[in-house]
Amino acid sequence: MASTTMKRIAEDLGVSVTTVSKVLNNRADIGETTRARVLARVAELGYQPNAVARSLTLRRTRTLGIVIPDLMHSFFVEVIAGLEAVTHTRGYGLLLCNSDEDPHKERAELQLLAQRQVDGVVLASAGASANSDLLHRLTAAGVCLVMIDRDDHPDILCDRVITDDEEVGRLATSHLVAQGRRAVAHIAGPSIVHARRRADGYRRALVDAGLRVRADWIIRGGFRESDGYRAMTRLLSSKKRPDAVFAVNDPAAIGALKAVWDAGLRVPEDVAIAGAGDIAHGDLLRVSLTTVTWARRDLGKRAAELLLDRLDADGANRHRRVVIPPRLVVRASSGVSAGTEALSSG
Amino acid sequence: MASTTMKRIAEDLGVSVTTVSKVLNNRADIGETTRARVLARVAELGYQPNAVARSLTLRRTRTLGIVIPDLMHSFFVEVIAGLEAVTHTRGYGLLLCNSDEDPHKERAELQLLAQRQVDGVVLASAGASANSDLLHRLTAAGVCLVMIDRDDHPDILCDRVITDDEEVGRLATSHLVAQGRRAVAHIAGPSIVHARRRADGYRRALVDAGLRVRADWIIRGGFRESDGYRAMTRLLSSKKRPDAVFAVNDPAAIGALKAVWDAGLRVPEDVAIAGAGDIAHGDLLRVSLTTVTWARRDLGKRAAELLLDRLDADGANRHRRVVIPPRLVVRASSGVSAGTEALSSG
DNA sequence: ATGAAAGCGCTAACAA
DNA sequence: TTGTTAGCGCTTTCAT
Repeated sequence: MASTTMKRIAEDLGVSVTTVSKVLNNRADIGETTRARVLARVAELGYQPNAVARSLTLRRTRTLGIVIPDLMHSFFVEVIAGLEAVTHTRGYGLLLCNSDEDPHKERAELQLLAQRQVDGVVLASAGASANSDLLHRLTAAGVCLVMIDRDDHPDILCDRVITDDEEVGRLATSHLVAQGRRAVAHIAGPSIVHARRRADGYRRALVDAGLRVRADWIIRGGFRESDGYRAMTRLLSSKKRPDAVFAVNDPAAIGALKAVWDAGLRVPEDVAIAGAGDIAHGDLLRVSLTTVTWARRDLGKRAAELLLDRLDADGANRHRRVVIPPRLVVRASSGVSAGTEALSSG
Repeated sequence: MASTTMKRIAEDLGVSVTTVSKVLNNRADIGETTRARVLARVAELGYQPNAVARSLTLRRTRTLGIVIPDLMHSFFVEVIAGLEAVTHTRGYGLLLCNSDEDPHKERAELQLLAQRQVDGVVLASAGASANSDLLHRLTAAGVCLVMIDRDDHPDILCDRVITDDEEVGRLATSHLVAQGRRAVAHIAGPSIVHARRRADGYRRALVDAGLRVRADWIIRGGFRESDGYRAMTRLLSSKKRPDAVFAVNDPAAIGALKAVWDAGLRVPEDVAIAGAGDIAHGDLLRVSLTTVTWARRDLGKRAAELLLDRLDADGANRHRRVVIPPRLVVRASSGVSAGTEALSSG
């Protein structure tokens, strides 16, 4: 029951706990024979150090927290996969938290992480400013923070790994325009920075193309499939029906796709659709989904590296802002002929 | 930097640390005024208890570990989502580990969890018996274990939440046979229990239908898309080409789908395909995927509940074996006409 | 109703 | 080269 401790090993061997500790931490000031004896007994008993006790002494848990808003979106899972690969090879644990796009839940999760004394937090924030106070307190308490994907909480100083969201919106929208669509609508996200930037990109693309931006073609939707479905349904019933839609992300785009089908219309013939985020298997859908992609696994890796390097260096060097460039992926949903597609995709 | 501690609060108020502790733990033997004073200061300073110190004293971390073999398979992510919902509402943290189907990595992850003194581990095991020793030591050390999805390590006593894998294989295969296919192949997984059971179900369905089981139509593939692709490619080049395939899971089935397409053939006309696990968006694929489904979120929830109930009860009651029943989901890839589909699909 | 003391398992000065 | 002592922040007897 009671697992073996350093004390047990020390007693067995008639040495002090300190000696055992030093051996296990590879300190130089230990005799070869003692070291060997300790190591032997350690192996024999299958001793595993108690990380909790270690953490208490060192005031370092070697544990990171990750808070993401949607576990069912493959985008975030890929980010997590990237993170996990780095953290685990460097001996860090990863506490997983899901805010479900709910600032209240996010707050609870952040608190849980704070109590557990994580060394760092990776956050894709759900709420605009609701939890800024907590984040301030966290960083003030010495917790390293890196924000990913969502560029909110501008007053918080921390590393950030994001993409160029305005460019995301611009790429998708101008592509739709280039396909000859003139009535391009936008299913927007909630009022948080990266969603607004995608809307900005949408607007800019229209303006650049000399098209008018119509307020009633920008519909506040959300990041989930159900949000996209609802928004598209509304768009289809508007007096002037759009012939193309840029959805704030791929789940919303898929919701839109379904809404179009349920209305008895076709994608892309009646409505062309583009999303963002390059959801898993988007290339295999009944109508493959045109989207904007950026390196998701790398995003996770970069976030982990920024965090761990800062922790290892104990360094308070300048906060970094890593921008992962987006790239258009043209597929069927935006209404390109097979020939054209081959040119621009992949 | 140094976050506020109970000591700090005690000094501020001129009481003892014990008193503060008692207030925070809602002990009855504290005067109302003292209690109020302490609580006020706690709120004022935004005191957060140090869970690491607490864990060391109580020898309980209120943290669970989850080890899964494939983070990019939506099946496991849904299981995790179910787990997370339960653990977090009950105040537990969740340490996420990804074994990548690699027993060595799994071993390292389990060790990390052991060192971190998790109260319990949820495991979807990658290796057949490689890590049984470690699991024995873990449970002997008082760590609660619940195995999910994969029913390996038969000598380990623990709760299990699985599905009826033989029935999974039987449902999928007999459905393919019912569609009139006579040359039904199987893309199998590695030699671990639940994969073997699916193969058993495949064989039984054939035998029940009076069909011969051909060894060269059972191909050792694997759980990943690439495994399915390779296996299908081999099947397509065998001297007698099968007209249907049951793949051990949906990622493998999708790999098979791609292989068929890349060979210039059609699904389901030339080869019908069925998978298992009901991958996200399988209903929206170019050819929607016939599969076998079972409650994944519930699986995660049940696992968490079994674990936490056992922990809370500190109970050594009989180990439970929860079997989540599988159900066939008929879609286009198995070659049903639209009319029939409506009847049998969920 | 309150507090002193011991201890959870470990590391880190500082002596010896 | 080794050991003694103190302490990380908390809970828990057991006195008072």
